[in-house]
Amino acid sequence: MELSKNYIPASAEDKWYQYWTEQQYFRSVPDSRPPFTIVIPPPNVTGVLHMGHTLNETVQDILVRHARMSGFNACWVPGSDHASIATESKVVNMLKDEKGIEKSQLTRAEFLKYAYEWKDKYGGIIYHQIKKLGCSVDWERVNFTMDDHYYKAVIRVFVDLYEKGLIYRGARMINWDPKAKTALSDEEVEYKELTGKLYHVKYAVVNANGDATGEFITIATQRPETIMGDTAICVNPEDERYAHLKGHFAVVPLVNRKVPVIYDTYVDKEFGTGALKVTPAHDINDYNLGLKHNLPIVDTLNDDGTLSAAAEVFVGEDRFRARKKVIAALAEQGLLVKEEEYATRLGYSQRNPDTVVEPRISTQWFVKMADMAQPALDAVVNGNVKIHPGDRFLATYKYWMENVKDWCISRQLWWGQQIPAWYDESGQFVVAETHEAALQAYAKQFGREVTTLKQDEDCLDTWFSSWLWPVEVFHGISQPGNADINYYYPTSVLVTGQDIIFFWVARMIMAGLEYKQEKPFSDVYFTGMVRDKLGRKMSKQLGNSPDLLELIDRFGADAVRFGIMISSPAGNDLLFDEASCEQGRNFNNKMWNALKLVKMWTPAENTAAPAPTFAVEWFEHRLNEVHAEVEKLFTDFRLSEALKAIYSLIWDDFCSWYLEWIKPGFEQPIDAGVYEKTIGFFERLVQLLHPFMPFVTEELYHLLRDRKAGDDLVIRQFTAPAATNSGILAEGALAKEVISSIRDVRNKNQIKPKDTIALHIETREGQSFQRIESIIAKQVNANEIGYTKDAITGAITLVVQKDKFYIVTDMQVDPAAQKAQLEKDLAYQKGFLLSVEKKLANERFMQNAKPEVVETERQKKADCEAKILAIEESLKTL
RNA sequence: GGGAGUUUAGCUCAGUUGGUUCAGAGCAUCUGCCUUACAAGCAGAGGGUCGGCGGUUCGACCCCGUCAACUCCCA
Repeated sequence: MELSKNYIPASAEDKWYQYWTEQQYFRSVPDSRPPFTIVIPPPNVTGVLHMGHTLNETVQDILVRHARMSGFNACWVPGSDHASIATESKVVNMLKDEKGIEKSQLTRAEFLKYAYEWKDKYGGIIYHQIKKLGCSVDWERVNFTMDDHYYKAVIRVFVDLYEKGLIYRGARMINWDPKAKTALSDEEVEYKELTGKLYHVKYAVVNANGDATGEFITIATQRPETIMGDTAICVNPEDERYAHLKGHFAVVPLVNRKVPVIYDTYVDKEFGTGALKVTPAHDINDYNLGLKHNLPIVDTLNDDGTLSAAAEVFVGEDRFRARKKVIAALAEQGLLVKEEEYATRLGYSQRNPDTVVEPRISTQWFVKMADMAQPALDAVVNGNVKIHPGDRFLATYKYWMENVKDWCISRQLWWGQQIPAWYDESGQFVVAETHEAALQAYAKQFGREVTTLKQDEDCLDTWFSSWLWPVEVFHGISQPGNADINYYYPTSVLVTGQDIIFFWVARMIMAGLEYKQEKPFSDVYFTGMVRDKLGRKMSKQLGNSPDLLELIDRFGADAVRFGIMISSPAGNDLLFDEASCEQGRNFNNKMWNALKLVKMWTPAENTAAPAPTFAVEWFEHRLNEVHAEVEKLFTDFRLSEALKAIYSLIWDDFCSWYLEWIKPGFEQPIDAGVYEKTIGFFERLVQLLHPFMPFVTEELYHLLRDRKAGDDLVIRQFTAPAATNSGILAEGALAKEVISSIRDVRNKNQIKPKDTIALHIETREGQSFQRIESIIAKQVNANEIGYTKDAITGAITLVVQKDKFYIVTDMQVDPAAQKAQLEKDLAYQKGFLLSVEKKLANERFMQNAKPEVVETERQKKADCEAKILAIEESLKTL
């Protein structure tokens, strides 16, 4: 068969993915093997996979494929997330832009129909990308967080937690997204630093009778548009400037409301003017002050961020336009004292990044977190759930868990599970899974029967569904105790970004412990953030995130996987550079060409040349050594190091050294035994690499030999690597060192690659080069190799370890250059010897150092002395 | 303001029990090669007082303190 010049990924990749799925290799059903389970962090159906996903999915695929090849029943569950607020806002925009429809014109059912169409389209794109990347997911287990069973599970959990008293409804200060017109949880607010303005505004002071004292009190505020909601002025009780105002009142400008001057140590005397306007409806701290001092709440904003009737002025104006008008009005009335620049930070909605979040009092549903947080904290602290890398994130996790606040789970949206609370006309409600059940519960609770109750209009936070993911993808809540959940739960590893440690990871642990009384996963592997090569976060706005499918088209999926893994230690950010995909592509090509080389050989029983048995023996040990190393790295989740080790094993040890050592002469046959061994090595190499680069390895595996049906790399089981012999490995290392040193000397002396040399070895240990001498001769283009007991004049001399090598050539040699080189080497060795001797002469070192350390120092000394002697002898002969 | 992390070759990063045969890899650079697998390649080379300062130790890239720069999380 004619093999193409270079490896062509496109055809191989689609072919093998289709074959693997046809063969059901990714399908998992419970059996007698131990399970290895991963649930995919479900991507949002809002868009396409970005490089962060690519990294995550690749890591998961590596772990899953490795497990599948190591005796486990590997199960990787794919799926996607409905992403309530993000998707809803995209669908709303799409309807407006493409169809000219406002959400308000649609019924809930009509809107959901459009949303499901959106989900089908984008969910499809995501799944296509997952396939292209080679992910070995079980396609018969696709889950979506709005699937029927999943929906029911979420509702069931809501009802259950409500009945346990862990969910409650109440008016609280929450974060409001005025664009999406919904409440947000604290975690969905992102703070940005910016320069704002601090406005100093003076309020007239009046006494208890309402008579003006002629005095003014000046407050500093960033938000003058909220002054219409002021219900007090607060100062520090120890602030002498304001001590005399006890019992007095201030008049809120523009609305002329008389509000008390109150005293609280909360106020910082140093900040601004030391006087704080208190607006309980629009600031969390003011809200708390209001509770403490029994202040009324005047909510001056509508849900869309415009001023409400309660504001009295500028009603209906957007909050930011209103701010400008308020400032102008204050200035006109002479109440604006000054403006100053002020470094501040503002909360933005995570899903509407251009929208400033408004603190707002609102009636919402909350989950009580404290009780559930404790066991989830313990699970991580006591190591039941292990976080990788190390415990870098442990402190963050602990802090959040120990200071956890109640979770606002209701959203004023339609795209999500509708809250199963049912209200009568007066607003009394019951919580139940269905309308039917609600009617019964209502009768029981309120002692009267009704025929209809109205369901809560709101839906649940997306994370309130995804926290059930590891349980409900196996129907663990909708059908408790089924065979799948019993077999696959708890899952093995969760691979995700560190940015959702609170949103998701912590809450999954809570839900798992609550509903399965067991952790949802044993290990959590945090990947870092993918940045561009300038270190910027990849984002759509910057347009610096490459298109995954386009990357795969250009380099092949294996190369993309290689590129993203090669410099991606767990938890560290990675600067993605396409150059590393190029490196991956080149690696594919290297292996492809190694295959071509091997395939062009003709094995024969009796070849003219003796079989290169040392090369075979050495490589076998080297392969076992690296294989063991890789297995160790896998258990430590150090995947990028494992990939590096395999890369170097294949490129350097196998291609650059081994294949060159065994390569027969031009058009010569190769020893059949060596050939067989080599094919076997190649198979083990592609097997080792397969989890990282599945397509090219499967392709090579099938080109190496004709395979029986079912003999596929994807399911080939690893055998434990045999023990290694350090003597053979050292011998191989010596051969490499001698070869490199001689090549260097050849280079420096401008001996052309084609020019042959004669090589004479002077060694005290006659045996050490016997097994490798022919390899050395071949690799340095020596047509003659021999041993000598005396220096050879006119030759180029070099010293490797303790032995001397003489290179005889027709070339004119430059003794001065040689001398310089030897002297440089000698100086280094002498310096080294000195430091070793100093150490050995140090009594305290001899006393304190471990015996084996002392022994290696002695060995160093002996080796170094021998080398110095050899160099000195060489110098003499020059 | 609180907490965490990072700082090693021009660039991106390894370096897990402190022992100069570990200061390393890839890319980039330089030199020589179109050597019948591979120029997306081969063979070599150069390049770092391991952020600054101080300490512990017989010995520090590694442990401690401090300062600086950058990043992230939380308020």
